[in-house]
Amino acid sequence: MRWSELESADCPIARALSILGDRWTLMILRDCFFGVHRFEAFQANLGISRTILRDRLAHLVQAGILVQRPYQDRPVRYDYVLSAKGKALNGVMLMLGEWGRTAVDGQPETQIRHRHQTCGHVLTPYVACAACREEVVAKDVRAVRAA
Amino acid sequence: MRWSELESADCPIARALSILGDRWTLMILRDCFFGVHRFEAFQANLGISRTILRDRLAHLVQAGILVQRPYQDRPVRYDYVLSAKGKALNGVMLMLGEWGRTAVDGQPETQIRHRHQTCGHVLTPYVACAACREEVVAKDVRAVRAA
DNA sequence: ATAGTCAGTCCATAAACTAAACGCACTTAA
DNA sequence: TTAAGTGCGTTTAGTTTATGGACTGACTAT
Repeated sequence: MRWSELESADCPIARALSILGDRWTLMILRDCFFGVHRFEAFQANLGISRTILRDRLAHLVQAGILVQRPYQDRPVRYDYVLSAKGKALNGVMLMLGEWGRTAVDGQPETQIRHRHQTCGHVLTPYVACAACREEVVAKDVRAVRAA
Repeated sequence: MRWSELESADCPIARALSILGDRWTLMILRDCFFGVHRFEAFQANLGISRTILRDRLAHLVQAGILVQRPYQDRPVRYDYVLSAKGKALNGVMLMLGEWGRTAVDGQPETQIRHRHQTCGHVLTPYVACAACREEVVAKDVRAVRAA
């Protein structure tokens, strides 16, 4: 199957992955959430090849996840910032980080975490249901076709 | 930079992506959450090449995310089921699906969603803070190094 | 015997990725 | 007025990874 065929799938996970599901895109977006905006900074941070970086940034701009913003004239230079659609990935990032922190071995002492500004605590994120506000665990959900 | 160097990063998102961050791994895991367990079923469902499927399944087993379970003798055949570490990805999957549903264009009518069994509603998942139980939005979190 | 099932391998081709050098439009320091 | 520096790319050539289809091997059902 061609990867590009996924974008028209009726599964929202498949459609999300048709944009995000390659080796570097989510790493680039992670950097965006950490405040990295410029081409050289992405390249130095990630060690990604410049060709691929160009390609991935272009895709993210085209998908409306990043927006190019001029930050100087003479010569005009653009950096890349998260759009609303990009910021909506915050929950995915938090849960991905939480899984990496708790499920993947590493050096726990040196790990990066988040602080929840509104309550002051180090953040331990979980997924909740908008209807009942309870935590959602795997065994309590069943796939259905939306009406 | 080689992709494999990421697994030792001090960022939990990077470590998570060193396992999950390629074109097919998360699609395979999505199928596992939907109850697909067998080699032929993954292959037929995803249209992935058999070589890659073998490789990805072996990686997921080695990472402790999937477990091989014999389901028949003569000849012995194994299928692949989520371990606790695999089930812990539920939150990532839900948020990925929610983003795909709301942010990526598609045919909304035919989309797959989830029902939250404990309250009976169609699930709209969000990320909450374990300390204050409030919804977590991008502007309220700051990265810190864990003590 | 013949066909079918299922997990997995083999192989040739095609696509994706990498690293390092180069281009271009400017700015700043000598 | 050269000379070096900055920043976002492009080009090129070589390596790595993915693909699709045929094939194997152990069995079962007819």
